[in-house]
Amino acid sequence: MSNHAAGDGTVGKAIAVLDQIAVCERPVRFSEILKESLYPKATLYRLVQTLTNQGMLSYDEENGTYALGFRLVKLAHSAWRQSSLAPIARSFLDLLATETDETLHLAQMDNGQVLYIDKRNAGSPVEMFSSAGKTGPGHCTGVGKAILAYMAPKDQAKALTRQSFFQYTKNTIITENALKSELVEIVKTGLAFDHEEHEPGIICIAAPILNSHGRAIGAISLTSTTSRNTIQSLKVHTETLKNTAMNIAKAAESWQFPN
Amino acid sequence: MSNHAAGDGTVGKAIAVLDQIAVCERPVRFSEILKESLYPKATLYRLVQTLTNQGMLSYDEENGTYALGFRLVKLAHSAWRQSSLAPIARSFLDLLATETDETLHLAQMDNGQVLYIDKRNAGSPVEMFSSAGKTGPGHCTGVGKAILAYMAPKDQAKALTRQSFFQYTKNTIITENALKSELVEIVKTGLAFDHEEHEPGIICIAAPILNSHGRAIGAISLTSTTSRNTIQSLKVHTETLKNTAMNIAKAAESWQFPN
DNA sequence: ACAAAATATTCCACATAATGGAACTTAATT
DNA sequence: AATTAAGTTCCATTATGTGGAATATTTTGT
Repeated sequence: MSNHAAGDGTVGKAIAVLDQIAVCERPVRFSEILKESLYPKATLYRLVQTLTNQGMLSYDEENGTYALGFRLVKLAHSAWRQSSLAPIARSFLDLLATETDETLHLAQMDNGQVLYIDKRNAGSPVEMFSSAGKTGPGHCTGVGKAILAYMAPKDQAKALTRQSFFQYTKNTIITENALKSELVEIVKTGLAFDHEEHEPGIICIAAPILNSHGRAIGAISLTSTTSRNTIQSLKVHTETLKNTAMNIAKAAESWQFPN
Repeated sequence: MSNHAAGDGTVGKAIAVLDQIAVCERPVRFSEILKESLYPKATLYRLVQTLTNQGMLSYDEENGTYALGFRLVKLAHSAWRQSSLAPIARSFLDLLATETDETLHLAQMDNGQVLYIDKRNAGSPVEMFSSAGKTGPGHCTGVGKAILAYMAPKDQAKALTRQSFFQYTKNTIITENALKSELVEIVKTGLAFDHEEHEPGIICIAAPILNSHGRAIGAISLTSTTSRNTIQSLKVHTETLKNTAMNIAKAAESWQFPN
């Protein structure tokens, strides 16, 4: 898990509480939070109160339970709009979706973790936040590898140390060296693959979105299942995918300095 | 704007900083934040540092600017999963989308504000930003009125005080009394409308999602444009819409106590 | 219906951690 | 090189958060 210096003050503690509640599958009682918490009862109580006040947590009077609050969703919407590639990429993804009629993902990298930012579904349309905000591993996803491949050496090194190298499937790359040499291959072709490395039956091709220094600021992927496609057959879309990535990159470049 | 008691400590201040940055259209320098801020330089500086440490803000070294961070997006994803109707409603919305082929919204109410939680686009992926996390007014949207109509009297009263009654279009209801009597009508039919009250050319029908006490826990709407439909023609979907709302309600009911 | 247990909330003496004015350092500008 | 602005650090002061323990409330068992 990511190491947020737990040492910064009350604010850090409050956010840690949010984190703790985030991993719960469902609304939790105060006592349940307390059980897992580092903080003494009174302290935790006050933190939870404050967060609830602020709408970062919501309190269900009926059941006496806490859950993450809607204020987070609103803030995240702003985050998504102002610091992700999503708003820039949107129209390009729409186009790519109609051109290919396949499932698409837009992702960025956050501390070595893949963060999915937007998505287009194949047949049926978008299911937005269901994937925006979702995270995934870097070492065994198409988008993850595409971004890792185009990181500055020192950033890449740091990101690699963050990989779990957990073996999700029998195809998962589980050593840093193996991954590194695959990253080199990716740079040669400008295309990354996922050969059922994260989930059995799921394959994808991915292209990095590069800034003017040739570093990845994100990636897009085109996903399918082994029942419908092979990596080989997905390659039909290579050029379309790469072009979309380039167009997004171009749009992102000018977005930085609009005035 | 919503009134989050600005008096709760460092955590409150930190969140206020997030809010301030959220309303900015683009990444901002420290000095820009300072200019608008209530807090003295050193204090603000420390808050920003802490938030950046925690990933709630992201710092762009290149430009020396801050923006809302991805940690928010991740947390919001959890919030969305654990305390919104979206995960429950998802499959029902998918079904409704294929049945009607119209634009759908799922919304909940937060402090009198409509909070859009999920969305399905009609065939042509047009218009507006992806909407999870987006907020809207209660007094002039279909979902807003549907939820208001089915609130407990005291909650409704409180929510009504939060309405701006801003006149978005010539059809917008701009007095509390007029709205109240419309809400009574809505309860009679179980259906709310938006006759171009929020945006010219945009109409919708909406149905509340009710809990076992008959109170709204959310609403769904079916939106179209005046160029393609009239309220009358949208009414074809009344039963389908209401049924979907009921099914979501039923699923939500059992979700509360799964074990 | 009542006691016992579990859970939630408040209190308060104490110490830590946040405060903010001012000094200092580092870019940008001319 | 001199001037201004932006960003960062210092440190004595004090407001804020702390957490053990007491109290209140709700839940559970009999």
